[in-house]
Amino acid sequence: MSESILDIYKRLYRAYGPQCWWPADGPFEMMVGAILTQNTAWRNVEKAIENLKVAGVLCPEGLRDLLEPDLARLIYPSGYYNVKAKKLKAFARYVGDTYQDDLDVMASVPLSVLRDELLTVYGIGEETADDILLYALSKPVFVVDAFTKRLFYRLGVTNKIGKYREYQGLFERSLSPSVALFGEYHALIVHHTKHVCRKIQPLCGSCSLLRICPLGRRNVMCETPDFE
DNA sequence: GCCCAGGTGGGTA
DNA sequence: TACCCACATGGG
Repeated sequence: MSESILDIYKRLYRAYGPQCWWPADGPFEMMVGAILTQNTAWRNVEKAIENLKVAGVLCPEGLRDLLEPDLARLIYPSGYYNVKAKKLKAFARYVGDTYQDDLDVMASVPLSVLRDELLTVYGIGEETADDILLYALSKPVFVVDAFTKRLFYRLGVTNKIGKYREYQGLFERSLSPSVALFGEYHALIVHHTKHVCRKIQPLCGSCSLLRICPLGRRNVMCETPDFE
């Protein structure tokens, strides 16, 4: 019998404390950050966001008015700058066409409608859509990333690496729908993988107490916190 | 020099 | 549906 989803949350929270995500000045900056951080270290995203701020274009209209090559130059430090420039332009166009840049109106749309809508925008996949829904628009959706899948597989909560929606359903069935809880949980998982999964350990099959999660594509093993 | 980071879209079988 | 691959900088 594996630990419950809620128990694991409590353990992570006890170990690391509140994460208070998402780090951004306002919902639109948060949305931009969600696109820029795709498969990218956050420190690189921060540089790109700072460039956008200094250039005064960190708003839907600003992004729409920029030429794509100029936008690509500004977000250069975040990597994948050509595709991400396309993605940001597409997203800014969507916000303008659909909501006239009014994010309060956007936030008033029902969750499932908004999610489907976001998924039609170029560059917005399931995780980015859910990041935006949860952290910018305060919708109670659970954000799943590659680490979440691997961590909970390794913890024995799931018996195989499943699909995004399977994990999301698992978390959303196991927890009460709370924006604060979902936001903290995802942030704690990311924090754990960033700050603790650095301790590379060989997998010890004989130690039943070793709680493990793989890090990255090479399936490196490490311990999860045990701060009881 | 190698590996990885708060993914997504497009192509192929 | 399930894989593969391209996309790219910057830090450990």
